[in-house]
Amino acid sequence: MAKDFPTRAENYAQWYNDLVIKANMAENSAVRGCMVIKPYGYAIWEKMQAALDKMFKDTGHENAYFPLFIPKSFFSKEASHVEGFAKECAVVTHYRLKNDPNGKGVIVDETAKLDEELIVRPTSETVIWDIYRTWIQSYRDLPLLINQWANVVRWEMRTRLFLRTTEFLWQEGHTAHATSQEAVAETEQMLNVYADFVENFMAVPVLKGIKSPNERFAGAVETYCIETIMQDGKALQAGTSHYLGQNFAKAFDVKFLSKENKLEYVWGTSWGVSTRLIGALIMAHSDDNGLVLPPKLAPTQVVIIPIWKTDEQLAAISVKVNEIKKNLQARGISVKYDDRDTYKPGWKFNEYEFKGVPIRLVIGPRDFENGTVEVSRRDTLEKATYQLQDIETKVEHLLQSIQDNLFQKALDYRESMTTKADSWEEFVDLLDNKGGFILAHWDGTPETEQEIKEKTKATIRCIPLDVKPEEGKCILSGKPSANRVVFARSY
RNA sequence: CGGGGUGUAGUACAGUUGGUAGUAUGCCUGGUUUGGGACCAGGAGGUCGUCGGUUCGAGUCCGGCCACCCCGACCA
Repeated sequence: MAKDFPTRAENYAQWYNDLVIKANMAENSAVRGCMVIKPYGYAIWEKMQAALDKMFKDTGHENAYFPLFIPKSFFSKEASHVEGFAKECAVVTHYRLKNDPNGKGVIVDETAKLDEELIVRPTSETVIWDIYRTWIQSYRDLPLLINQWANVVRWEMRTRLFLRTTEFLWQEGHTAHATSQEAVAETEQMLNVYADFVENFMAVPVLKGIKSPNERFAGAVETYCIETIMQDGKALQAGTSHYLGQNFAKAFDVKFLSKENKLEYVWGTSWGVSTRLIGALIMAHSDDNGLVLPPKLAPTQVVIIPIWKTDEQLAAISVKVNEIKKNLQARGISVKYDDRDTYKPGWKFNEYEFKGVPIRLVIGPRDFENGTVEVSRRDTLEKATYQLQDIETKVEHLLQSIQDNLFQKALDYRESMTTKADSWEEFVDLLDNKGGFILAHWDGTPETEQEIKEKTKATIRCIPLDVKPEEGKCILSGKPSANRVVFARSY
């Protein structure tokens, strides 16, 4: 199954594509740009959902569900929002089909035209703020902290499995607050939740920052983001959190009476991460042998493979393994015991390595005699023989060690791929020959940012939250700059 | 929308000057195997993307259409 796919060095894009398909995570569907998420890929999404959902609830949010369809008129109420999304909206115009009178299948029934066309949501701000108007009257109704797990559709010109698909799954948080300060604090809190998740569960280090005006969410006052770096040196935006100010409150007339009995517009935020995270997870850690999954998100954390010659041997080994399995499960570790006799051990080793299972335990007749087990870790491909005694604790520690090692490796890589550029020549050279995050001075104007993008395809990924003041000159215009910003070519 | 490519068995591909379709892998059955992708034997599986044309005869030649993939343009 893992045979015949290119290495990262040979063809990174093809490596990624083949990995997704051959590891049974997803495949293309009949509709261009839409993917089928297969059980193994979906299991990772479920793990992500479970972790994030808990974090959202721990910070006081509740889940709800808003409709897929948005009346076209809602969409145009916030000017920059509609401008940002108009080019990629799917539109429902009719609600009925009929048999083709010429006998060629079915056709749209023109008599069933909708009075008002419906937009398939590319994001739900409009439909949600329209409802918030009716939910919010008083400061006592605030803050309103809602999240929804949903699918959205954005008609992208070019798609890639997980990274950019026409339809994708995500969560979108939408909150309303009595003050600007509170809304900003919420925006920052959720950015930190995302950073925490991506670093501690996905084992991918993030750079927290704010977007330049060009890259800002359509309708936001400020967009915060977490940026990650992939093994090919390209940046990938892993999540965004938006401070919406009163933009949507004004567009949808959402007001509340304050303690002082004054009628005021509420302050909003929205924030989201999507199935794109699965793409990031794959590209951050996987190698030329296949997937490498961090233990905290791996659908199966430990696979146990028996080796035997006789039925008696298998029976004896299975008794032992089932005991180990039970003890591991008692500690919350997901275990798969693969005692199929339809595949040979070697085949299974390759299979689970390709699928990125963090730890493999092998027990054969020799181990059974000696009270040992062979332990292999996916991240380093190292093998060792352990005594069976208290194997649960050893496995638990090893899982943590793999999780830590993956993060450290990714962090070291990011450090090595973060470079300062002080001249245009240096900047272009770094982009073409090294990639990664490039710290450079920018004069702060959208025109300069645009020109850099046109010349190099690099964009400002963010202005880091912890940016240090540093006098310098813009690498393009030479005008004065107060600090460096982060440039990269990105997904 | 531009540039490039591909449509033939579940999958990946081959198919010569036009003569009625093959290889690998996977699948099924039986047996031998099992500490890094096992072996032997037998077997099932294809309106060759689609529509039309040329021809005694088209996977192959000609034309139209469709779909998908890759690279761009586009993209919070």
